[in-house]
Amino acid sequence: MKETVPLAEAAALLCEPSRAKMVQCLLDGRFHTATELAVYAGITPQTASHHLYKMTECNLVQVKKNGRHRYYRLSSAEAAQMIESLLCIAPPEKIRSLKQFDRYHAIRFARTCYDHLAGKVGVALTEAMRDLAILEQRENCFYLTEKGKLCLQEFGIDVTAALKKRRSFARCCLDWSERRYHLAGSLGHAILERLLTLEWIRRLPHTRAVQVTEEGKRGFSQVFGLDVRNEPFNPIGDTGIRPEVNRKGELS
Amino acid sequence: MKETVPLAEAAALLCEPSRAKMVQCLLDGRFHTATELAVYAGITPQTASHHLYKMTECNLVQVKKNGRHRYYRLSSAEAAQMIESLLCIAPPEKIRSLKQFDRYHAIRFARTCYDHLAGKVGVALTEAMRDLAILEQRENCFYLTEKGKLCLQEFGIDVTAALKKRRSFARCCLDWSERRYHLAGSLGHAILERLLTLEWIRRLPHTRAVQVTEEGKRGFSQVFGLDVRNEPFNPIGDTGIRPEVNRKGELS
DNA sequence: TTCATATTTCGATGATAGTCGAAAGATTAG
DNA sequence: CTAATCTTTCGACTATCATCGAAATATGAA
Repeated sequence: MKETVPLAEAAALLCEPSRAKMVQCLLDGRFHTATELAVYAGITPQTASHHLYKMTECNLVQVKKNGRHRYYRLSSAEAAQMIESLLCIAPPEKIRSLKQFDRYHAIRFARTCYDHLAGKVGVALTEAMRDLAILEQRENCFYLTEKGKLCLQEFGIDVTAALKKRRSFARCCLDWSERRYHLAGSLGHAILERLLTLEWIRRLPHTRAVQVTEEGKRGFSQVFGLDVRNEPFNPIGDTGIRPEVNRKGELS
Repeated sequence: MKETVPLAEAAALLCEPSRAKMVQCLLDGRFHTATELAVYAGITPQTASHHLYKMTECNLVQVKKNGRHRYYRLSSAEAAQMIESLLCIAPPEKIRSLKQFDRYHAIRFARTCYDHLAGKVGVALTEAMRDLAILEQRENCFYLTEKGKLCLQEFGIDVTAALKKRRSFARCCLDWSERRYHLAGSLGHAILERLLTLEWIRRLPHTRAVQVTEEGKRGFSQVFGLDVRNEPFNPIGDTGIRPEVNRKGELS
């Protein structure tokens, strides 16, 4: 019988490019069909089926049968967190086409992270709420202030419902693209839902990137004092283009 | 040119059993030589060298030359955190020998997690400090109370030095074996160092598991009201033995 | 029922990558 | 200097596993 190394088995679920792509699609926290994931990863349905079987068996994803479709999603917030932490270590993506360039910036500008808002906009909104004394950041968590509670209730968020959820309320989540914290937990989720309802942001098909609507830009500015602009061509900003370097990585 | 998926590349570093073993050895946060890691993983030095090259290139580990030795260690606390989060998802280890049984329990009883204490003892100590109002736990972090500051200073810990470090002070770290939080960050590190100095715990060779000395048992009891006993044969406790199950893992 | 769609199972293939032996490079001890 | 030790480089072998075609299964539509 062969020796098994649990850590390696867990990592093996994500070390394969096709599986990694599918999982990144699943990072939006929603259900996706097997075929949808196959197309996203650029593989045939039978291959995708094979991968999804492995991932459900290891309890990384869950499946729900509904008619002739099978809907897959990540099985837990811990799984999503684990993947995000891997993304923090992962090397930056190499840009080889204009399409990839656009995607690179779109996903960094605004995206969903499991069930809350992330990217430039996610971090900016979090920091704006902190500056407005809606949130307090201490160590690695956020706290909703009394003032903040009133503000967010006025904004249309059911804070007490979010507090009752059996999960973290205002967790800190390290944003892999911004390398700073954004708000997660049930409060983060509630805010994302509210932003979608208000149509300040809109989900885009086939991607976790989300679009900030014109109304959203106005709203973010008026309510949170946020100037939300997507400027991928800002010559000062990070274009995502990296010189090829070989690093030996030796210390001292 | 081939397309790369950064997430997959990061996961690939850990998906190989030999590499996973080496990395788990490195989880103690200290330096290890290439040969040491090769022996630990049960492979030849040239294979280990090959793996270590890959891991340094991806910035998961760092290397420091010193004479004819090369000392390797994890490159960052984030890397350690990422690995720990993978361990939370990883399937439980299968026990096949008495030696493995002992190791299974030793590592769960008390171990170092990067640079702080983890396992049953790590979690128990953290919770004892919380119960003694040395720490306050709110959301996903800990706070040192005024009383706690005095207590720990009396215990011989330089709290102000720990506060000055450019890293989290009292982070929550999810313990993969206990599935509960233990104290991490610079304070967690300072406490581990103090426990080692006092010889309440002792490092063991070739493992991250640590031993609680007789003096340590008395000390934990007197200072923290902790009854530290290692009882791997407790019939009520988790023996680590799992029935073979096949799970289809389908919902509803 | 019959057809269409979604998904899985099976089997074969091919590429990737972990492995080790041999040998060279680097550094210290004597 | 020479010998010994630690580590890396090179080359070849081999096992693993992702992949897809073909076909089966399951469900819904007509």
